[in-house]
Amino acid sequence: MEKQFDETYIKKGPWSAEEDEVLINHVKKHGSRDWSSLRSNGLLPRTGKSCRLRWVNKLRPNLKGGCRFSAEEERVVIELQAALGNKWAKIAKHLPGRTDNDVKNYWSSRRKKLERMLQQRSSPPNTQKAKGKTPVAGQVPVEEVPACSSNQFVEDPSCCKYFSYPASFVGNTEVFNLVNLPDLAKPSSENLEKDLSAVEATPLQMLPSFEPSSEYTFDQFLEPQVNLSACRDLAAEHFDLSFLGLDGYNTQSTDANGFFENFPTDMFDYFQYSPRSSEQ
DNA sequence: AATGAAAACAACCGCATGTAG
DNA sequence: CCTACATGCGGTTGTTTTCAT
Repeated sequence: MEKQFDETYIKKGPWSAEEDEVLINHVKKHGSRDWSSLRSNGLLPRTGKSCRLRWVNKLRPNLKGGCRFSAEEERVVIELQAALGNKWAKIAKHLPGRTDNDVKNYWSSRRKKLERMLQQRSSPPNTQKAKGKTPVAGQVPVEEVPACSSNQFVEDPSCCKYFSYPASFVGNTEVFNLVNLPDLAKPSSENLEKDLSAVEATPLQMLPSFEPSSEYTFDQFLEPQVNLSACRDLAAEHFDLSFLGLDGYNTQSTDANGFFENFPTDMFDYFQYSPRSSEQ
């Protein structure tokens, strides 16, 4: 067989239609294996890895190319990621027509979106709107954070009414926001927008006792000042979380990302920035 | 219509694992 | 067993497309 290219040459970058055709023909003849022979036989100037990737991600039959993840697919990814972690290949096996790369890309986009939303919520509105000045995770200047009240958080027995989330995973900002659950109590479909627009997010400094780490539990975030199950029960009592599409929120041990990523992306669509009291 | 930001997509790299010789 | 090679996986980066202003 005559070589069609310099055997030291390795082509990278986008695949041409001709290359795809050669690859498809190879699979028809030999099956989806022996990827390296495409190069050693002089058929393609690509590495075996590159050939395999092209076949698996783009050329093999029954792929759902070019269509967005359905709500059901998103649900499956979210659930399986929570259960399995970043095992994209295993997750993809439960999604016909999707590849591990598809799942990985979807999750990456979702994660970036969440991070950006969190960052925006911990930044004042004028910063958010500054063109060309996208807030960078972990760079919330300390002086922009109003004096807070970690003591109040500790001492106020009503603190268990707060639904909190850690901002630390976007870069140890040492700031996290609290949303007062009673403000969101039982939003009806008619007044949902009105109720949620009244929510005030109060930036607070991290509890002195809190030590950021890659692994912690929601309990650790609140304990020992707050009984988590009481918090959850109270939340359920005052706040209908079903509109978030959740059966409940994860209170189990999780890593910093895992905690947040159990929430659907669109949950933040229901929240909007409210001016801090000092800005009103 | 132009522009910048965000989202989606494609492909590479390094590393781990499996396997044949 | 050891080694070399093939394969598969997950992380990352670069490019293209879509969306919003």
